[in-house]
Amino acid sequence: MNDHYDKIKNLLIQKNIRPSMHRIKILEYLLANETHPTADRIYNALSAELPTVSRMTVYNTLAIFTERELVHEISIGENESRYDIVTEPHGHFKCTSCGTIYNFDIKADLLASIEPVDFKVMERDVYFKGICPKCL
Amino acid sequence: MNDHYDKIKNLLIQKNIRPSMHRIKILEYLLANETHPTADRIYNALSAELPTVSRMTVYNTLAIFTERELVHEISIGENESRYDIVTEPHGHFKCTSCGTIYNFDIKADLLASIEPVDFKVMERDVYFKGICPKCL
DNA sequence: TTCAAAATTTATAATGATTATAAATACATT
DNA sequence: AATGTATTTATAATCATTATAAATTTTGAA
Repeated sequence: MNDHYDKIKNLLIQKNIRPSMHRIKILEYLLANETHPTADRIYNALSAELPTVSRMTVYNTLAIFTERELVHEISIGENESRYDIVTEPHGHFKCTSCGTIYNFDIKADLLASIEPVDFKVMERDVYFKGICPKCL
Repeated sequence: MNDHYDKIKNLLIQKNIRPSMHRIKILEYLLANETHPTADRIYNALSAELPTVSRMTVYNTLAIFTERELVHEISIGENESRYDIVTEPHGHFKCTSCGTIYNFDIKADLLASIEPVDFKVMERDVYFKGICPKCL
């Protein structure tokens, strides 16, 4: 039975995160909505189903997820952080017209090739801004 | 005479910014301190010489400078913006140990090569994080 | 099962960078 | 000098995030 939640639970356990109800629901939301949501957006979406959830829990949970590298925090010059399920390395493009944040591919070895020598690089963010095809 | 300030004035005039005293002093500070200062750091440094300067003026001025592309705003995942005199394209590396933000070279054509097709890219930020040679 | 310690969650208030607003001052042009 | 415009200032407001401590839930041993 419940394959769906078992998979999500296992993702948490693999990262050494205890699978509480709220953590499962937040991870489920992130897996289903690859729209780079903000903490507030997640909070609002979950409030419908989990009336007792608090904003703090969302913030706490996202902090743990980020620390354990389940998600990646995006700070593309806005005043609020956005969150992305970590998969392949990729860049982010923000359309300054409609606000949408797009993913775009970047080859991992290309990213490695620009690393400054003698520095230990642990995190790589590429943020481009401009106008998306829809708005052009 | 006063070559120094004439040069700074001209930089402002070239970008269509009227060269008020405070704007000249802020640009002078940015030219002399390529340390990616925050608005607050600039405000504090200038307060010594210009006792009447207000924080708002620093914020206003940095906003104009950014808009006219005299400086570049850096948002490398901190809660405050930093400012960089715009010169050649380059990446930024933040040492998570000592907090220093380093510049590192990126070839302009390499940056162009990773642009997603059909998007009009107007701004390119590359932010790496990790440990710098000093802290290693 | 029961109980105590640990982990998680909640409610509330605080923080702090940035922005909004409107008044005051400086500047430019006739 | 007078007038309109641009700049600067002081003050208060905003708002995402964090701090704190109490409440609740979970866990694991007895």
